[in-house]
Amino acid sequence: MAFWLVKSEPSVCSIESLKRDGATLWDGVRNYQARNLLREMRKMDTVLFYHSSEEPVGVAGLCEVSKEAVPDPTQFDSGSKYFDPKSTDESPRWWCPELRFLRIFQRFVPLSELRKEKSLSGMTLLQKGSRLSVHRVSEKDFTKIVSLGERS
DNA sequence: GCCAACGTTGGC
DNA sequence: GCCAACGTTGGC
Repeated sequence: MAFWLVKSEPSVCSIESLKRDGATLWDGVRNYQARNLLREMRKMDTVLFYHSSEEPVGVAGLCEVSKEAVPDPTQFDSGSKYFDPKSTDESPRWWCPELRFLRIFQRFVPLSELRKEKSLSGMTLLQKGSRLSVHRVSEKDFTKIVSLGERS
């Protein structure tokens, strides 16, 4: 059982829209490092859902891996902004798991609060210049962040 | 295989 | 909207 964090712009897919939809293919990721992490996700792994780009930025809730990575259909769709002419059916470049909604935190955990927690300072998310949209998270850091979000 | 130019991400 | 920090591309 592994733990992850994915970033999403709420205007594209917020935790509320994931709740409404139940589950969604995590498509459109076009970064090799992020793709490699997406392919390592296993069914039932737990994922912190992070809102980026719009204030407030931070961890909004939890989802889980409901399907392991399949070829991202948008890479074959010439009408999609994620279309990749170099992808073929035989060797797709981009892969996406399916994520299923679990819950919205009682308390939104802002990035500023994560930065204040000394025990979290090793997280790749918090490292300077980090722009990756998918991160592996240690069980210790995961438990800490959940305790911040679920504390009453 | 280097690296300059360009594009993108994402916090602020 | 700015811009620092990255990632990718493509000429050589």
